[in-house]
Amino acid sequence: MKPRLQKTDRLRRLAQVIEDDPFITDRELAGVFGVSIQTVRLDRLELGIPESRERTRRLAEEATNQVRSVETGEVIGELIHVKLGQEGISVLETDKDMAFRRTSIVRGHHIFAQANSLAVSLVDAEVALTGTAAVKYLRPVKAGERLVAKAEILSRSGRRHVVKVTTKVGHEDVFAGEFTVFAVEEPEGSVRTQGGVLIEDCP
Amino acid sequence: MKPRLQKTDRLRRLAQVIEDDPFITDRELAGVFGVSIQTVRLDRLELGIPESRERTRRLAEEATNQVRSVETGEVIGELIHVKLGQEGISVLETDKDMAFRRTSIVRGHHIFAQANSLAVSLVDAEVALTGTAAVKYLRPVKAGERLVAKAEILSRSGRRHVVKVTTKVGHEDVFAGEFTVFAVEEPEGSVRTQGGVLIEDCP
DNA sequence: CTGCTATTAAGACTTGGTCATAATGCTTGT
DNA sequence: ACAAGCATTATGACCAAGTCTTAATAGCAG
Repeated sequence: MKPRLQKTDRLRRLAQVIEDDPFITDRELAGVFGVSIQTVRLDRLELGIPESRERTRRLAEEATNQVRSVETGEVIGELIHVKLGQEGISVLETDKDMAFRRTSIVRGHHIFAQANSLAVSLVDAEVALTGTAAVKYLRPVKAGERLVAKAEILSRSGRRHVVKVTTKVGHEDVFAGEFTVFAVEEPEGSVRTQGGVLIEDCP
Repeated sequence: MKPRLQKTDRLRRLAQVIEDDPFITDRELAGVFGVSIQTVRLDRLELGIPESRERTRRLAEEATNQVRSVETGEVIGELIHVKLGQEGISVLETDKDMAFRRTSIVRGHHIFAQANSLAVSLVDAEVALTGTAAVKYLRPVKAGERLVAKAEILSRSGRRHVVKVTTKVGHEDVFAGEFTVFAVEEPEGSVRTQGGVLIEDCP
């Protein structure tokens, strides 16, 4: 039963080698293991590993589906008008890196991010954190469209601010949301991760 | 000199189409522009655009170079388990680029983005879009904490999926949200941006 | 009419495979 | 010893999506 041992071992390592270098061809693999191309193909078949072009294609697909995070800057979009504690407007130019490749429809979290960061920046406090959010996506946004978000503070009780944000493309509403944002004072260096920031929401 | 105009125009658009969908083959391109495959090849030659397999390979190459950036969090979480149409888990390592500098508290939209993109990826459809979201931030997340988001599809009626997502750091819940996500089929080439995607939410 | 460009076509070759059908071994149970 | 089995290799036909080369055709401009 020596060949059998050799085989299972080879299968294991084959999978590993392919994982390490998904671009490798059967011909190269045959060289690596000192077996024929056909053997490599049978092995792949057994392991359910697709051909190299297919592997490559999948990698590429993943790549283009990879979701780029929102900007890491302080604010998403450009604040073009802010009345602290009252209202504000921000503008975000969308591009296709923010969108699904297939459809060019901008991913929801970018729109959320703009609205959220606008809401937060309206609150007049050292630090403000989002407590809850209830949002609606009213119409898909295509890459390239210019998002104009307007926010106003609807009410305030203590630290709790209710902020309404509506986002438009031209004259059309594309997004609306209500955020509760909490002002937080920092007790200088201490951390208070716990308990400070949570509240009810709609059911 | 009419044909020349037609040609330069085609070249321009060809480059665009390929950029939009790098996976497209010459045969398909020939169909798109109503010319022969050979013409498409000559055009590519003229534009210095490589064949589709090469384009795919390059994308994949980039992807594998960006594996590092997955670790540095340029991506909204890593899908570590997905049962399409049922449930899924994603992990996001937070870092200080995602946080307010003053407090090291991760900005809400990053947490939202992870949850949102997980919810969307669960839906078994060509394209899925978020319709509404109602979310709670239960506890601030500090930069460096590892966010584990679990999602499950609670219900489905037609295209409408209700997805519940809860995100934890260790054993602690830090975020919870309910998303309604809409599956969208594409009617082959047409775009239907309008109207397809909007609904009620909680008050 | 001749020459130019754009386009299409045709043929041979390449890569990296699939799929089906053998032909060899080598070992192992009876 | 011998048939049965598995692993391996070989062979040939086929495919997709290209390459590169060499025409042939169409339409127009000087």
